[in-house]
Amino acid sequence: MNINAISKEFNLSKDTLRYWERIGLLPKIKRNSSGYREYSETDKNWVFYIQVLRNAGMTIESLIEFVDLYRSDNNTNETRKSLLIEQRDLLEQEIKERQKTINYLSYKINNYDSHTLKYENEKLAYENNKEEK
Amino acid sequence: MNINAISKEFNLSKDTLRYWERIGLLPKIKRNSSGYREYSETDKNWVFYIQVLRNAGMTIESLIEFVDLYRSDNNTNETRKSLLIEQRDLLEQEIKERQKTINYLSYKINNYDSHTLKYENEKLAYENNKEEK
DNA sequence: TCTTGCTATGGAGTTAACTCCATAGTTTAA
DNA sequence: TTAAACTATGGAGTTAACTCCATAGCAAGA
Repeated sequence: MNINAISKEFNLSKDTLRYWERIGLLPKIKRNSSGYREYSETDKNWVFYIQVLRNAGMTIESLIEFVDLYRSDNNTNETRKSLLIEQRDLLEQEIKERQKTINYLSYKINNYDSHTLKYENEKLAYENNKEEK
Repeated sequence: MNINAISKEFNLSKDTLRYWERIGLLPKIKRNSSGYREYSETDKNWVFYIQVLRNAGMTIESLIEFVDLYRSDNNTNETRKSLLIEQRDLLEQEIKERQKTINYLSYKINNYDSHTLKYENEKLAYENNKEEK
């Protein structure tokens, strides 16, 4: 598949694809006789993986760290698997933070009429994350 | 409370506090006789609220939109409450996206040994979000 | 064959969200 | 009362993650 096809398949600009390759997020893509990129199935999988994780808010920096480790040779399948698990744990941590914020907003909503806004209460509501009414 | 106290309380740089005020994220803070900022309890609540939502990944742009509406005069308590609910819904949508990514990673982890990486499978795993083994 | 359209590269430009700087007034501890 | 520390303002600088541009080689249809 050429860059145009990939760009359309993933709804990513060609510039972004070239940029990701340039900074080492994507592996060096093979070129055909006239120097044009030819994306393999594996390349496609990487594009997909990176897009999903980017959309989930992972920074390019941590993704580069991940792919470098993942692609490194002195590295067993067990290690690769544990890298995926680490990646997932990171996201789970993030979700917990957001859930905390949602609970805090729920507290504010539920108590909207019944209490005066005091900073100490707000702070406690956020930190304890009780859904007291 | 002066800017130094707020800065320490929320672990935010003074520059950030001044910046938030300048762009209208925080209301205009009252000044004392020599022009120094004096943060009221209400101001403090705004700092807290904005920090929590920023940490949850909300952009400054949408926060400004929110605070402008929220502070607007022609605006009932009911409207304010529904703005909070909207805010919460936005975050919940975000969490769902991330949960999808976590499920996708789980799929990859669970099937790490047992399947060859095919793009169509990956894509389906992400979109359907089944945890098939 | 000619023109229009796609691709490549290196480098410059952009946007969000700060962060830093220069200059100047204010407060405080010695 | 003077030096060190803090505050204010306007504006410049920074970082991440693209996005755009100029130039030049290839390609495909009329």
